[in-house]
Amino acid sequence: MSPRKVNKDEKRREVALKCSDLIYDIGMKNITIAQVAKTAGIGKGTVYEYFENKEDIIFEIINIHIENYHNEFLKSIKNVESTKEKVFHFFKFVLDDSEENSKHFNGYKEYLSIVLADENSKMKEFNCSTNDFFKEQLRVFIKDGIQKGELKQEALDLSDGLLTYEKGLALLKMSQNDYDVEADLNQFINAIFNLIEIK
Amino acid sequence: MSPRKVNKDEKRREVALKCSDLIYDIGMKNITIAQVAKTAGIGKGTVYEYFENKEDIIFEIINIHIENYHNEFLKSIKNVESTKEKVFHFFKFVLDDSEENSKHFNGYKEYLSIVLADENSKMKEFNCSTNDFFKEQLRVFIKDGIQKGELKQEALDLSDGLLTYEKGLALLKMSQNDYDVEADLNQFINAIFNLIEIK
DNA sequence: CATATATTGACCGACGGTCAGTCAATTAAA
DNA sequence: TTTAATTGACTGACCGTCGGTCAATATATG
Repeated sequence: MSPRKVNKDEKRREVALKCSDLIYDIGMKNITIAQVAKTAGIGKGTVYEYFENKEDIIFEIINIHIENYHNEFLKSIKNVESTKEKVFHFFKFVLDDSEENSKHFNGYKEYLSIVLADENSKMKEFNCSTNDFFKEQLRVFIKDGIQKGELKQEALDLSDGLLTYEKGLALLKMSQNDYDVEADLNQFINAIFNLIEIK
Repeated sequence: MSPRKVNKDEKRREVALKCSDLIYDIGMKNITIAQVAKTAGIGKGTVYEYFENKEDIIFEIINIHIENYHNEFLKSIKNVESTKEKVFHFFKFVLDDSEENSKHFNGYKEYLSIVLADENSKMKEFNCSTNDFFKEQLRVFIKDGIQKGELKQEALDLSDGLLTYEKGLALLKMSQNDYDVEADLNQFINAIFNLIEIK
């Protein structure tokens, strides 16, 4: 081993982070590898040392984001008591229009677009594991709620569907003009809880 | 005056139909305009006489499909009695794995991918109106069910959410390996109906 | 220890190939 | 003759590759 050895994973992450804003703003489709390279301060060829192709860049960005988001999420629900409130926390990603969250939501849109266009198995697998994480979280919420006597037993069967519903919200928000996420969400979740809560 | 005049809309539709199978099979990303032209039996330049760009082609295909699908849907529920069964008919598009339906589902995937990639206002508007159609249909179902004494009054508040849920199912099916649509759907819908049906 | 030589892999940008979209020329209907 | 319709050669943008450079380290030698 002679020349200095770079940590490939670390640098991959570093490059992805450096151009993430560019991607959030302009979108994958309008970005060029030349731009990415310039933004990251490296040569065009070097980009391909760390990424298989253009699409691989957004994959890294999403990976970083999800990792952070999982942690944030777990923290955010730590002190929350009611099941309903916990469920609303789960929907934060589609609901929150803060600049910070919009950036990530936009990134997710770019990512999804690519998953649908390319038949990328690695990405699909990643989706599975991410969804499994949240599916499990939701189940824990609901079970807790049932145990605490807040919710009826039948509530558990709705758990997985909530994740699916969240995906639907995300898709509608991404693919329609002025879609009112909050209205749809409030109506639906309130109606559901109205049915599963023990009064 | 007035030399030969082609019906632009008709020819646009004809060209789109001629290459729809190609697009279903290979996907928008892997198709070239040259291929499209050849398949439709016209010159490359002529394609641009009828379509603004590559993406515009899938838009036409989806338009045709949706128009047919609306009609099919209305027919299919004509003789259906129970609300639950009607609701399941609504989910046919995500559930049915017949070759015919898979083709259209695949087309919808290609279309969605492009809506997410380009910020295409015309397409977003189209989505709105399509969703409005089904949202209205669902509301009618549910209202009917309530009036017939099948369902509780609260069921109406769940109506819009069912459409959102369907979008989620579609997205999961498109973005995961071996996603079990039927399992998710059955569990969720049965649980919902368990809660809103009057016994 | 100091210096010369060898080796390695990070880094680069010129280049080839592909392809979307354009346009000047051509065809053909009225 | 006029004008709509059609066409494929052409252009320019951009992706991904490849041969080559260079700096850092290892090794050999005196």
